[in-house]
Amino acid sequence: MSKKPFYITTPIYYPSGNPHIGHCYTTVACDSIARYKRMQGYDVMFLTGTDEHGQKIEQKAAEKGITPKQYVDEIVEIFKNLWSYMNISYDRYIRTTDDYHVEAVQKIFKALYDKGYIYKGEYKGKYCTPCESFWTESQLDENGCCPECHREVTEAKEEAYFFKMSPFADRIEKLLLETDYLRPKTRAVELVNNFIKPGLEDLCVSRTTFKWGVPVTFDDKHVVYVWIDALSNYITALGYENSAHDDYAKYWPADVHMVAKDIMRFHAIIWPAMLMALDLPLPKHLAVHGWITFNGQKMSKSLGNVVDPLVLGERYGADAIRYHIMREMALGADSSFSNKIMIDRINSDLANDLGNLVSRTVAMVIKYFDGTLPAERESDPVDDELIAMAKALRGNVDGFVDETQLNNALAEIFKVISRANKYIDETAPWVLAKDESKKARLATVLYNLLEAIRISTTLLSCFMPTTMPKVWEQIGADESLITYENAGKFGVLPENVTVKKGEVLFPRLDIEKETEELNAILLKNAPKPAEDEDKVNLAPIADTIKIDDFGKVDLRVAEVKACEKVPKAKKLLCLQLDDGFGTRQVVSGIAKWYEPADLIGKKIIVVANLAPAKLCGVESNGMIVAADVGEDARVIFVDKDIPNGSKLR
RNA sequence: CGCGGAGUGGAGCAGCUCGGUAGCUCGUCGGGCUCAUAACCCGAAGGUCGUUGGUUCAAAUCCAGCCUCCGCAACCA
Repeated sequence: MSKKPFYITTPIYYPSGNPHIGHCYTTVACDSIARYKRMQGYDVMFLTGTDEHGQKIEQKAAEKGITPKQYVDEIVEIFKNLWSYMNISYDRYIRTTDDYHVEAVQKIFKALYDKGYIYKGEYKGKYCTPCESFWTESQLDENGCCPECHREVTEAKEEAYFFKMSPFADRIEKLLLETDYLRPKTRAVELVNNFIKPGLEDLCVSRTTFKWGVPVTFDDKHVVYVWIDALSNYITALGYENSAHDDYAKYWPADVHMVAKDIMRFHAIIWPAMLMALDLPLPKHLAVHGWITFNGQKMSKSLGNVVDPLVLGERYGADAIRYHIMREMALGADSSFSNKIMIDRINSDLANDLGNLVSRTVAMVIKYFDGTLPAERESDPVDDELIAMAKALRGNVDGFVDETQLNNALAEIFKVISRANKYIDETAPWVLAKDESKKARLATVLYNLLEAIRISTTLLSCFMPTTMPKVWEQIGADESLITYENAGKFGVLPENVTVKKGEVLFPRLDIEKETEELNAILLKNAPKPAEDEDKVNLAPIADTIKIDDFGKVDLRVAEVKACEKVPKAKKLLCLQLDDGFGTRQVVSGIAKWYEPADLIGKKIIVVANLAPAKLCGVESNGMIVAADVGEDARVIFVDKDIPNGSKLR
């Protein structure tokens, strides 16, 4: 009988920077599921890869003075090294720059075009030449000007290809609301309300503004823009529309696409629409997880709190990191990461509960029986609960793995480990050991412990593949006994099993010392990106202008008479200014840095002849002059003795 | 009144669909044990379950209003 197929994917990552612990989570979670399914006897295809096209890559490469391909080649190596370090058992690694993928994307694009789902169109919006940006009608400001620089925009000349989404709106809504495609389902309503109910807009799927992408075969000015290129990796990697692979029929549709919540929308709406347009079956599940936050804050390079998985892995071992992130993260919700939480977790679960359980059990077999159990047995009702729990464990874990709830799967396993520790107390082997007549009973107790360990660690090995074999060596479990089938049975180890003392599996960590050292590492790494960013953030000097151009801008000194927050807007302050002519209302996006009271009575500079605009429904006549300081903005204040209305020159 | 999520002992969470003694992990305190990685086991303290009102014999759970926090959307003119 042929094995049942199981296809699981991570997203293809965008290599515009090094991988961080978020990438790590997705990949480790998929790896654990893939290993579990393999153990269960499925024919597993586990796919990961990198999404290597796009303007950003083109730019990054140009900055470094190398070709985009050279640039991505370097970063792909870093990704692959990390996966190798984290023991990721992917079966296939797809790069969107691979020839077969490019070829298939071109065919897919053409097929959608031939079916009439892709059509050539133009941006309905306008082009702002100075900003080199296109805008749709809805993005323009109140005067129909560029939302960024507020200069006049010209009619769109840029042509582009669009993908028609609307024909699939109903089917997608049903998919989200009425099936268990989306996990967790809590976000389905939000997606439907935000994107489907207002009407699915057609999607721009080609660009002419950069070159680093898959060329459109029948129109060589265009390259395929991200969606069709990236999303289709899930099928091209199987050989869809290409001859590099030949597994499409076997593995599609995918069992699980695992993604982080920031790309949920694309996988929940666009990807199904594409598949519908191609008349292909839809994947069975989309598992969406949250972000790993650092001390409650989103990780970001500028905060210097990006956690480098390699640094952690080198200190604590890949398995400890794998365990921690999977145990901590619940599907759908964010999970906060901190060194303390991680070290606590490693200590209490891995060192104290699991590691120590193995250690004390093995030590007792050696101490009381010279390492080899005698065959005589004597059971007792106190054994029943442990045995029952161990027997039931596999079924429970199966359920959680199938629901993509790895944190709960791990919790189940550790319930048994915990129960085993308690069992030692209940049976007090050291008391039995003092009584010659209780040898059979003592052997039974120790055997039950070894069995509980065997079952737990067999299942755990999918999550922590490096360390568990060390346990098996210690408890005398031959690798041939480590099977999924045996994980459902109690009494698999030979009666006269021989154990072997081994190294400490998970050394206990000194929390104070570790926290200190980790912070030191963090500090050492932090200033570097910060410096870089300061440089990057210094905007280049704009194009030269004529004196007349400057003359067009009328800058005036004005006094802030009143100021209040704009309700419903996070960033906006509404100011009443005296500009010498009378009162002028200006809205400014500086609420993040200034309280109304900070500004009242101060004199500032206002761009007086800027066309009026409405922001969050409030009219604004002009703009306050302020300086960009990194991410922040500082208002420019003026001497009190300059009269209101004075013109700057 | 843009859309959605969340507010539960010191921390992090479960419970809410289908009302009925408030649970888990960590931390704290006390005790036990000595096989073990100063680990393990037991016990205790600690919560008016965001707030107000309603339905009910009974509300963390259902309903309504309000407050706060977090995402997304809209705006740093």
